[in-house]
Amino acid sequence: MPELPEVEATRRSFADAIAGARILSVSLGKPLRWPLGCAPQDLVGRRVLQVRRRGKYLLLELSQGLLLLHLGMSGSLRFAPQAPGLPAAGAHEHFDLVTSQGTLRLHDPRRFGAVVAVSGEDDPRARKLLDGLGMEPLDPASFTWARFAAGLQARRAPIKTVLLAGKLVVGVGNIYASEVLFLSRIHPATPACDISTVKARRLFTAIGQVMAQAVELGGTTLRDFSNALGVNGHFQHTAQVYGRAGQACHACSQPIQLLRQGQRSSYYCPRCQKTP
DNA sequence: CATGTTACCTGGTCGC
DNA sequence: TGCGACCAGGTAACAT
Repeated sequence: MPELPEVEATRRSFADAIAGARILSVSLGKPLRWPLGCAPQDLVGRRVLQVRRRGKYLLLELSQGLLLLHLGMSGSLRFAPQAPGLPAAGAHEHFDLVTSQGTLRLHDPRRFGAVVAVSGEDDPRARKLLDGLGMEPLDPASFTWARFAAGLQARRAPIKTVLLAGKLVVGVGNIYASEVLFLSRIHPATPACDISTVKARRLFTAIGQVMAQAVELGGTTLRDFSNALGVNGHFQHTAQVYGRAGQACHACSQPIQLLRQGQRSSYYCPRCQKTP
């Protein structure tokens, strides 16, 4: 479910409301992808200072240590301001952070998500997850044309794979990868190093613009994504190719093609997106 | 080292 | 209505 825009839309939806809150209790459901790494009671009494994001991870900065939160494939958060606010945890709700300002709850049917408590960003467990992440596409100081162009030059894997890997740029998942490649008119199977300078430049621009626009629209709600306040995203109405196999390209009316790369599907227009 | 494949887990959808 | 096959927004660990 959640690519960078969904994670960022989620962050924005509860960050201010939870800032300064004291942790009153923590409860866990079924195991997530990784163990929390400490006893839930150990978190009680700490304060949530702020909520940041790195790639698809949310970083809850505590008065002591850090909580790393990943939504995996099917995760979503809900923040209920007042005291009772939320009903008892359901079958797919595996983490509750009860604070003096409301409860933050993780809903994640497939449990590919995780909540990990670490001492800080230098903690080995944090470094294992965060080191090696690519540039932040919403941060101009991080996401530069020079670094992007050099990164493409250095890889011969298909551009779709390079984008999904997140080592060059973070946050571009399966939906947005198809979208940005369509906007820059690049075939998803093109080896990254073979992309012309003109198209690479268009891709660089498209990534920045699409990510920013998708955040503004609250992300993409295909099935059940909503932000921490329960509000759905709207980017899906703007999508040009994702999920549109067989339907007419909005630019040239050629049918959109589905391509399998690894176990992931890419959608592209065979006329607009020729190889190099 | 770079790249490709598998595994994790549940639920929805589709064809028979 | 039931059942199996396949698909789904991610990514670490492994194999090549």
